[in-house]
Amino acid sequence: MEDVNTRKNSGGTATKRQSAKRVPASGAASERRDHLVKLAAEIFARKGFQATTVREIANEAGILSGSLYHHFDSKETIVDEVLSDFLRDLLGRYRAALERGGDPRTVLSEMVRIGFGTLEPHRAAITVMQNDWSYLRSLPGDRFDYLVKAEDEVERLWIEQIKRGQAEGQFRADVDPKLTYRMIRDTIWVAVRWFRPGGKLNTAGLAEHYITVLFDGVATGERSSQRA
Amino acid sequence: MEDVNTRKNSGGTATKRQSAKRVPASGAASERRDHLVKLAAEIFARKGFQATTVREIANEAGILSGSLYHHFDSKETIVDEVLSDFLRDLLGRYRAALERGGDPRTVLSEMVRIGFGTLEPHRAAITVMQNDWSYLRSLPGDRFDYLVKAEDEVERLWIEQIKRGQAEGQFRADVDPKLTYRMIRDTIWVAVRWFRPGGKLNTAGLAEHYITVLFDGVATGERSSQRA
DNA sequence: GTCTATATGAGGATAGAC
DNA sequence: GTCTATCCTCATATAGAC
Repeated sequence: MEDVNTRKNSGGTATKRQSAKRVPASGAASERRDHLVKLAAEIFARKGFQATTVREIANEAGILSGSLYHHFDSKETIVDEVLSDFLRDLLGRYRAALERGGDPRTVLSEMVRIGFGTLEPHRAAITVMQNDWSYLRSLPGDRFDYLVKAEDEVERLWIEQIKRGQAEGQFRADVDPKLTYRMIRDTIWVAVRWFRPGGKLNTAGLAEHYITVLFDGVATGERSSQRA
Repeated sequence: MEDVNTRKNSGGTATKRQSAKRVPASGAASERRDHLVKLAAEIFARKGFQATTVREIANEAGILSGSLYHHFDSKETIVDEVLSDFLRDLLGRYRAALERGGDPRTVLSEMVRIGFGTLEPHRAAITVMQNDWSYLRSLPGDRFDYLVKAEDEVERLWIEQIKRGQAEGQFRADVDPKLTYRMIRDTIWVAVRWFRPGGKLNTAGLAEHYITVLFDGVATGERSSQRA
């Protein structure tokens, strides 16, 4: 993947290896390919990227491992596509929310909803991202540098809103914006480990529950500065 | 590992493979062995369990890979020791806190502090646990079943306190205990991904910051039932 | 307790027929 | 677009000398 921000490289950008078969330059990604990516994502999520063999992926697709290489350069290319698709969608949603505007509390609530809202459509990608992030980043080359780039961009968006909320008096001044962001982020994404559709709460319910706790806390009564 | 609760199997319990060399039955684990385990844990944490080769571990220990097998049955045995040591310590700390007693808010605060408090001494183990949990669980056999057992036990302890707090009126009745526990748990453990000693806050500071947000929320002023 | 040497197997990837 | 066949590399683990 070359850029999380713009879809379908318009033909130019050369990728490292054999510049691959990839998208037919026209822009219409083959459905076959997309299907294979989705299928692989599920296995990556279930067993981890490294533990997943190309033979397994091919098996589940009903073909032999060699045939996979007609569609993809390498195993890395597949996981690359899984992650970049997700990040593109996520960033798009955040930007749209920011364009809609509102006071900091409103915007932040929306961002929390967006986060939880990706849990179902992107469950596999988020799982892979969490479990295999550091391994992928450790690979030689700069292929997965965009992961950090996207992370930084997202962090910036969140922290801006938190700081604005503090400046406007909607959020307490004594919480650390960066730390608070990290805790929110972690809470949302790690939910992918245990969330399963069909439980008591759907992702929208999860989001509202968390928004309540985040803004008002779990303690009863007036704000207590009490420390145990 | 046979039981997270009791240290040093008193000689009986047969492990699956060749029942190994392990601890000299006396109970005094060799320091050499412990050192190797710690060393391996760091590499597991850095690169992931699967991506870590026995050669690397041996290399860093200054011996050859074959020699590692004088100390351990298999790579699995090493990671097993890493994780069970951590869980034994963690459960011990929780139980001690519960024995000290106190009202729910006090106890829960202590539990949060314990969680963050393990971040430094057990950084490697926690990282491995998070990244390789599902892979280890997917291995054939019941070797890593104790992971789930320990997790269940911990969950029980937390939820008990949350429910008690609700019954006694210290915590809001409209939050879901299990969901709240999960969010607390996730927030604490995932911090291992970004926390590094030497930053603005140490783990104790992190704990206090989180306790504040958890109980009172980030919003200013009186409790707002406002929804964005 | 460590080394040398090696068995054994699996995984990613390729070439070329169909 | 898939298959057959296979290369090459690298991993875990073992056996036995020192």
